[in-house]
Amino acid sequence: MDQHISEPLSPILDFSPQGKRPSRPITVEQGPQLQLVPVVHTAIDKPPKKKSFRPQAIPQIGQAFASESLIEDGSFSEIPGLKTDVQKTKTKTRAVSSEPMRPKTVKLGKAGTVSDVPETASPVGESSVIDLSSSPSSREGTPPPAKKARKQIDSSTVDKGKQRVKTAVTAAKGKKEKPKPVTPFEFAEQLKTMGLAGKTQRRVSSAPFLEGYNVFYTGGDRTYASETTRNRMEILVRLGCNLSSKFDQEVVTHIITEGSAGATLQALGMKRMGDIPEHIPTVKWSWVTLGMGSSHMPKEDLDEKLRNHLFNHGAFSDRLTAGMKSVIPPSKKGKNKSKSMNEEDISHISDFTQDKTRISNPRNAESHTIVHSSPKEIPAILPSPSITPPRRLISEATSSRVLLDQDPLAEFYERAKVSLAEDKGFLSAPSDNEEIFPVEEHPKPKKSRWTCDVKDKEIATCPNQDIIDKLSELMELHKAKPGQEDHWRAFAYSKGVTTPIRALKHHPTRIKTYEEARSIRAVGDKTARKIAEILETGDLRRIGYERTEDVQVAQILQGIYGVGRTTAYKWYSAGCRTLDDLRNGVGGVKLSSVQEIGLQFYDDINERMPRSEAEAIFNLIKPIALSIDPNLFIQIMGSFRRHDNRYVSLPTSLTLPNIRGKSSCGDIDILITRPVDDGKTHIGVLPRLLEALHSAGILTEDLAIPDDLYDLEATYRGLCRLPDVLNSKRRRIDFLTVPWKARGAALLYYTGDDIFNRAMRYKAGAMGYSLNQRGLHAGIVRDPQDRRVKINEGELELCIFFLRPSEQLL
DNA sequence: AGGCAAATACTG
DNA sequence: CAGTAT
DNA sequence: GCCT
Repeated sequence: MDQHISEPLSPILDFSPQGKRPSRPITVEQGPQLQLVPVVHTAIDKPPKKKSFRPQAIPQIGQAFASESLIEDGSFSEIPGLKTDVQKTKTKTRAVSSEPMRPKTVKLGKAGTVSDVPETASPVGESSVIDLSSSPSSREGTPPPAKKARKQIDSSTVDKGKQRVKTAVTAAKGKKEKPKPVTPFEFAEQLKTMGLAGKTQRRVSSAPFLEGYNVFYTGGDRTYASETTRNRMEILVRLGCNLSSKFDQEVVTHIITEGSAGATLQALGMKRMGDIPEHIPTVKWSWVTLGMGSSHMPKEDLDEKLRNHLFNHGAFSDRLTAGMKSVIPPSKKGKNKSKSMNEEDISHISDFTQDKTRISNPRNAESHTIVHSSPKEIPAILPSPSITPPRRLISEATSSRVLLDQDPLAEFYERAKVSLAEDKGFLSAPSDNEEIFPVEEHPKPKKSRWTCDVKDKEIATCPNQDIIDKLSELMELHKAKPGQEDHWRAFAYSKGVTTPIRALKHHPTRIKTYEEARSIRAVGDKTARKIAEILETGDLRRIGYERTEDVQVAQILQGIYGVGRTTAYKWYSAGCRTLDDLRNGVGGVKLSSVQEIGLQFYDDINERMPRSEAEAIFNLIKPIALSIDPNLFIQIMGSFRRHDNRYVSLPTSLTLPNIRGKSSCGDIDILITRPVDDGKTHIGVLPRLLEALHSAGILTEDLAIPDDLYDLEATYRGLCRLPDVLNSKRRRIDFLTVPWKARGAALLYYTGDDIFNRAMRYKAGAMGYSLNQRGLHAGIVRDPQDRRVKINEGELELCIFFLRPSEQLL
């Protein structure tokens, strides 16, 4: 097994941009794996792909050699001239195809249009069943001195600051005992008059970035300044701001509150939120800590950052963008990137305007999106999908040569799935209505447990669908909002290990009462009350309450590939409300090139595609890839990505026999690797493939090109479409290349649903391993001070499919 | 009160 | 480095 | 927002 094959790479693989890649010897691995014996070897991991890092990384073992076998037999040291190439390929060309891969800018009249954002819903009167505690809209029923903020304080800059503050307080009072109760007003006055005299010894760790700000702070209690409040007031003063003891809208520039809406208004001496001048932002304490955490940057930058994050720390949803209006002056609009578009673009543009429903109401559109996307549009040109897997394109070559990859692999995740299901006490179907594409080479008969059949039925017949719909809707709103609280709130609905939505999907009977709902493991008091309300009224008022204009707009904007919460809110505060606003440069917003593409193909990208279309596209790609190198292992992976949590009931009639139900895919993930037993690798295939696919009209736009195309491990993201099909839509597509040995881990990693992955990692972690797309690693040592820091990358790698079943983790 | 997935890569 | 994506 |  230690044989070294010193033959040049096949010409096929030899095409560095510069023309030739030095040939180099490569050892072959074989044998060991056939015995399924655990193989332990030194790390083969490449160093992190840090551009800055790469050059000098791994002196001896040129990562080029990630060629596993090399390292595995420990003979790399003898291999001459290792370092050479690959490094330099870094300078590779970004554009793969002869023709420009970048699209010619967007700027089209009316494509998707966010027509009208529904009027802001009016807040509910009383709090009945509705739980009004939402974050930016933080209606904490009672004004608990935000422990959240407190926590942040403690953890960031802050330990110091805190201590300091304490001394300050005592000093100010001239005694060490507990200060006697004072009102916030009194305390602020005190600070003002006495200042921080005395404690100047220690300079503040944070720069006084609040200089020039006039801040009014309230912890929510007007009558008693808690320790927290006092501390914070001290900090505010230290940060250089002018602390106002009472609210004067002529003077105050920022309101910082941890109190409820009511308490805050009281402290301000106002009646309604609307009474607060629009130019005064009302934020939570976390906004201050954000600044403290960034005190290293120049005052100007920090100022901007603080402005940009006002919404992120807004205390009340109605005032999320207060004070931001001026940030991005609605400057010169119509800054048309009149780059102009070419004909091709125009033709595509015209056709994605149709479905405007989805635009004005993304959610709704969803349902019919799926319903309509029946495969009818897919002409017969395509190699007939699914049924009889179109000719085993995967080449006999591959399958015969790679006997070992058969069972171990397939069986592995088969087992993993089942094990997980048992583990969790429920059958885990892929988290959305997708199924992992079958591994063609070895269909497994016994995968009954988690096939989509089961799930289809469950979904179609779910007796609590209306509840799920409402909860999902609410979740989507939380998801679009900024801030941690909403994040976790949304997470709790469907992403956690045990969650209401997940549980409901599997609940066999119609829920009728609060108690019944409550009895479900993942359903807590809050959710149970919501369910009860839905049962009684058929509606959930909290939804209307959360669905404020900003959230709706944010939802729409975040639908653009490349736009997340921060950007969405930034644009919102710049005055953008619709996709057209973006196109028109309202507020002077600028889109990145990726965002331009995301905008141009907004509808396409957000739409799921029928599984058959994914297969059709893959079936076009595979032969092209194999023509570049017949020994490639190319495989489509199941995917479930971003916009996939749709819990839509579908007409069963759509369940076409050979399409495996109504299953659809959010994107196409293609894994490429190559057996190394003949001494060659897939290096170099990717760029050629990309070019070929561009030429074939399959790939249309690039979203992200790997830094190093000539890497054993690279990821490409882009858009593709069925060529020669009139008006075929753009679909998201990713190509992943991985070292041969990592294919198992990669397949697992990318095909598993979220729950599955989490469980795997959980187990791996518990056992002191780390699982990522590259493999299973042992010996990860983390900095005890900061779990995020890895001190030691781990010396060993166990390649999972070299393990005997009994040694596999799951 | 604290955790909830973690790791990695690309863009600007 | 922040933001986004997977 | 749920669980421990």
